[in-house]
Amino acid sequence: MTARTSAETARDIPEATVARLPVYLRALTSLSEAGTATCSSEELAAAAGVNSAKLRKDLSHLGSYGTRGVGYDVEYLRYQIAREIGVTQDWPVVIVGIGNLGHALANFSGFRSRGFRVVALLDADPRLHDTTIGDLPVRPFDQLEPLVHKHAVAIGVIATPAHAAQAVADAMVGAGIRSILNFAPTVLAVPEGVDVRKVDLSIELQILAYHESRKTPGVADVVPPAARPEIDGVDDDAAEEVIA
Amino acid sequence: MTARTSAETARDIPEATVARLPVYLRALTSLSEAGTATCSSEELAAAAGVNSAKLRKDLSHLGSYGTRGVGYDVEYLRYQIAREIGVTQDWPVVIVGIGNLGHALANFSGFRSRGFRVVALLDADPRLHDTTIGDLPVRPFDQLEPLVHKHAVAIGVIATPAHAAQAVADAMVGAGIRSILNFAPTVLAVPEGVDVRKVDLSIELQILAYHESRKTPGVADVVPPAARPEIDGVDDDAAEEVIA
DNA sequence: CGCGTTTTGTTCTCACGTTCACAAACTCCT
DNA sequence: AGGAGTTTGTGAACGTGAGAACAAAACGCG
Repeated sequence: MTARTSAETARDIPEATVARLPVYLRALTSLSEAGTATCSSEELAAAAGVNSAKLRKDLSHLGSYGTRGVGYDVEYLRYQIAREIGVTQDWPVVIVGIGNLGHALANFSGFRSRGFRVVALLDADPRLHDTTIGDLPVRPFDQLEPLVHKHAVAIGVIATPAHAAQAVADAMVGAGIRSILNFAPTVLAVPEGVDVRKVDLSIELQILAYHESRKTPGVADVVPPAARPEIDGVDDDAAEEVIA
Repeated sequence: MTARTSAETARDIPEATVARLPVYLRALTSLSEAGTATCSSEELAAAAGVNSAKLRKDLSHLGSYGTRGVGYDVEYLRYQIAREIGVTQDWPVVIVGIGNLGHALANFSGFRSRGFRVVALLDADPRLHDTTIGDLPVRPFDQLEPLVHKHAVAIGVIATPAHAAQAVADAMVGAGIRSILNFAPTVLAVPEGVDVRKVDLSIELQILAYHESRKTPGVADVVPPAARPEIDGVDDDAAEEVIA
């Protein structure tokens, strides 16, 4: 896992920086499409919604791709960031759980343009196995492993209800997938070496609610007479139901 | 915005803690439904996927709700966290942009059980104005302000294509909304005092791709001959298209 | 009643991330 | 060629968060 071919870049990019690189990439693409050939850290930072010092420090972790007194070449920097992230070629992706959300994800056209390609859709519900989304058929869940091997899939997306998510994750890991994007509202247990990222609507809304309730003391500070029985439901429907 | 009625809790809960409270809330609900009356920090931490020291420190920011030698009363702690977050009563929410994703969000049943209630769906496309999702009709976008006032909405969800998101955000702010959950892949500019949280599929996938490409040097290290023209597309379809 | 056991709440230390501020490096103009 | 003006890259200061470790508090039992 060592001995890189060329241009040994500094090997430790901070996690916080990694999380911002995709934002810079998108901002650069936007600038590029607007016909901008060169930009300063100030401009790019504004487009990305961060401050310029942070931007410069982030970029400095990948190397010195700017020119003092001038700024950054948009195309060049864009390619360098794409290469660093690893999206200079498409990553094959499978989506498991074709309910409302899975359906929306399958139709999401931003995949292709941002370095990903959906190669398979899977669902346990036999009623879905006839259907097609875009030009992809929905396959039975037990075909996960052959499909993963066939397309050399490394990234899996879980869009099932919460109660099914752990089993899906286990199967993905078993099939060789080592990066999982989880939309189901549950904590996944995975072995060492497998990355899981979580996207959780309820959590985001609750964080907003927290701040909102400090902003407007009059609205939500009215504490109900007693603890309501149903605050949070560990509901199965979780991410969604099975079909639209 | 001072002078709280009772039990003045420490006023500065760290942001990192706030982001975990919803996870604890869900774990507690799960324990509660499993019939557990009491739990230790160790158990709860395991259920929430964090370590117990962090959990205890987080909870200590809200007050002393545990009993040494015993642990936490599940129901009591659940209510205290819900109250701290501000989800002891439902927050009215509007969703703008009823494409694939907006449709999925509108059908998301976890809203209700987690402290939120969708009170209106809006879209600029007249073809949608006849349709109904669940029992909610899709309204024209220009009815945002009256609907926000009518239902005292404080939280807005943007599920439009990227090119429309800023205009929607401006309208939301104009209508009095001060918390926005943005699914469109674009950076929103909002005035001071307005909170924006971003959910971005492409970014999450790209972060996974970054780590994946360091795990399997053989897969994505094959650098293409030259910078590909289409790495990232600042595409309009962005979050999705207009209808399923 | 006192002692051992359990588990919380908190303190201390270290690592990480952000921001400031400035030297180094480049361009442009005279 | 040289100096003024820009803009990057980075060192240093600061703030926030994570984890270890332990004292304080509750319980149970003899």
